[in-house]
Amino acid sequence: MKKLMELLREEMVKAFAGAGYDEKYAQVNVSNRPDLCQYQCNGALAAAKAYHKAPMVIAEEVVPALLEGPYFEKAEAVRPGFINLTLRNEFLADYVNEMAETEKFGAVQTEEPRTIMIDYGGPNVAKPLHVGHLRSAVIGESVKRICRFVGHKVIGDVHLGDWGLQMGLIITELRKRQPDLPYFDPEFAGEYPEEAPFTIGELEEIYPYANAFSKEHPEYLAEAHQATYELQNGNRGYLALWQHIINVSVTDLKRNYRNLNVEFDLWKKESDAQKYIPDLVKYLKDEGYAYISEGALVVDVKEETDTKEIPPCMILKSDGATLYKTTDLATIVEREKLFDPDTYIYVVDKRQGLYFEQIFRCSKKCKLVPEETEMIFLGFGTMNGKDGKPFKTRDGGVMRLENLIAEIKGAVYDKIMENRQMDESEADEVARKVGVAALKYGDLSNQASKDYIFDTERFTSFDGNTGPYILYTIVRIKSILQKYREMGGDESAKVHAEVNPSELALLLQLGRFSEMVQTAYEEKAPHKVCQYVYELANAFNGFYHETRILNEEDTQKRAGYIALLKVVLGVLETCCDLLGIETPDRM
RNA sequence: ACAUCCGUAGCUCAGUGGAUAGAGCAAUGGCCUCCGGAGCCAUGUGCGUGGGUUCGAUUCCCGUCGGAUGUACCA
Repeated sequence: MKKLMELLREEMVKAFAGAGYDEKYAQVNVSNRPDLCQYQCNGALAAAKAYHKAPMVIAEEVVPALLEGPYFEKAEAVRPGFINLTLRNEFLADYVNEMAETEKFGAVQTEEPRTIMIDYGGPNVAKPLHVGHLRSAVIGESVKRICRFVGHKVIGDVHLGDWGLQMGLIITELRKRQPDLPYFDPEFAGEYPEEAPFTIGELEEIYPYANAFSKEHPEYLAEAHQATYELQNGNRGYLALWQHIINVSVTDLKRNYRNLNVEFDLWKKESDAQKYIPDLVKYLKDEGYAYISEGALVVDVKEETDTKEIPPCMILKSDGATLYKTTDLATIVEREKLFDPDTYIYVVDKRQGLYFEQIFRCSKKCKLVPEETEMIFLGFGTMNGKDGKPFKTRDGGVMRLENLIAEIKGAVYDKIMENRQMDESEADEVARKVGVAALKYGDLSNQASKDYIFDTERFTSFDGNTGPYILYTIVRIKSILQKYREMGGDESAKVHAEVNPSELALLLQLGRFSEMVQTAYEEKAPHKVCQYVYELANAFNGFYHETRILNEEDTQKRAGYIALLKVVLGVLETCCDLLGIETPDRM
C-alpha cells in the first residue's frame, strides 16, 4: 500500500510533467495553513527561476490536470504561487478503509531489508541500573521496534559490561569475607556449587564497598588487579565465581528491563569479545594500520577535512594492556563474523561522540567492516532535574532506576484510585503500565539528542502531551467498542465518506500514519511517533466530544463510526508499541 | 585554547528555505458536565544578537553573546 503522500505526489508529477515542467518540482507537503487547505505544493515557486516564468503562471498551468484526477476536491493556485489542495472525502475514506484491511495499517515496508545491529542498554554486572541507563534502554527499544516495523532484521544487543577491574574487586572482597569458599582453594578439584554464594542484594552492596575501599587502600587495589589478571587468564575458581556473578546479575537485569518492557535479542558480554583481541591486534600491526606512538599502539584516524584535532585510536596502552576501545573493536569483529550487519546503531550518551567517531573511522579504515556498512551514533542528552542539572536523589546521590519507577508508579497509582475502584492486583499492574508509559513518553517525546527535564508531576498528568493521556484515549475507545459489542451492533461496516469536520480531521491524521513511520525510521526519531500519536489522540477526542457515537440513532452511521474507532484504536496501539509502551484495558 | 551541540511564549517542548512560527502546562474570561472526569471558545507575550546569501531566512553561511559537552593510555 502506498503512502497517501506518495499517491498525491504521483498525481502532482503527472500534472507538472503534463505542463512541461520537471517532476522534481512536484513535491507535496502537509499544509502549514490548515485553514486554507489540507495539502500544498510549493513547487511552482521553486520552478519559477529555472523557467523564467512567474510562479503564479506555472501554478495555474498545473492545476487543471489535478482537478481531473480522482483525488482532489479542490486544487487552486494562490498568490504568490502556492497550489492549495483539498482531498475528496471519498478518496480519504477509501484510503482509511484500505489501511484498516492492510497489515501494519499500510505502513510502507522496506524493499531492501537490512540487518541492523543495535547496541543499547549497556548495563554492568553487579551494579544496579540507575537513571543513566534509562535513556539508552528506552530510546534503543523504540528505535529497534521502529526499524523492525518497516521490515528490517534487527538484533538488539545489551552488550553487558562484565570484564575488567570491577570483577577483580568483587572477587577480592568476597575472598576477604568468605575465605573458606572452594573458589579460593587452589587445591580444589571438584565441582563448584551450583548455587551462588551471594544474592543480588549482597552483590550490589559488595561492589560499591570494594570500590570505595580500594581507593583508600593501595594494597587492596593491587590485590584486585591481581584477581582481575588471574580471572582473565583462566583461574578456575575465579571463573566459576564470575559465572555466578553474571548469572545472578543477568537474572536481576532481565527482571528490571522486563518491568520497562525492554527486551534484548542478545545478551552478549564484553568478555565474549576478548578472544578476538589477539588476532585483531596482530592484524592491525601486520597490515600496517597500527603503530607505536608514545609507547602505545595506535591507529591514526585523522582525515583531511577535519576542523579539529582527532586523537588517534588507541589499541593498546603503553603497558600493553587493552582498553575499552579494544574490546569495542573486537566486538565489531565478532558481530561481523556472527551476524554480518549492514547497519550498526549505538544508542549511547552523546558525550561519547568523539569516542565512537574514532571507533567508526578505525573500523572502516582498517577494513574491519565493509566500506558500505552504515555506522550510526545515536547520542542522547542528559536527563536533568527540575533545576536543570543532572538528575539526582534528594541527598545528591545517583538514583536507582527501580526507585524512579516506583516513585512514578506511586504517583500514577494515587491518581487511578481517586476515581476508580479496582482490586489491588489489577490496580498495581495498571499503575505499572501507566507509570512506565509516563516515564517513557516523557523521555521519548523529546528529541533524543537534547537534554531534557524530568518532571514526575508533568509526565504523570492525564492532561496534555503525556503518556497517560494517550493511554486514556485508548482505554476510552476500548470501552466504547466493548459497549457496542454488548449492544450487538453491526461490526462489518466501513468508514463513511460523509463526515463532520472533526471526523474529517481524524481521517486526515490517520492518512499520515505511513508517512510518519517512514520519517521516524529515517531519522531514528521516536519523538516523531509521539508527536503523531498525540495529534491523533487529540483528533479523536475532538471527534468524540462533537459526536454522539453510541447514541446515534442511524445504525448505519453508528456502524461507520465504530469502523473508524477501530482504525483509530489500532493505529494508537501500534504507535504505543513502536514506543515500547504497553496499553491497559482499563485505567 | 580549540572543537561540537544548543539558544523558539512565563515554564516544558515541537517545527520549517516560503503564506499569519505551533502544542501542552500555567494565567484570565466564558461555555459544556454527555457514550469513561482529564473537553470547547476567547485573550496575552517569542525565533539570544549583528551581518551576509536568497525573490523570500526562525531555518543556510559568518561574527558575537550565553549555556552544555568534549579534547590519546577512563569508559
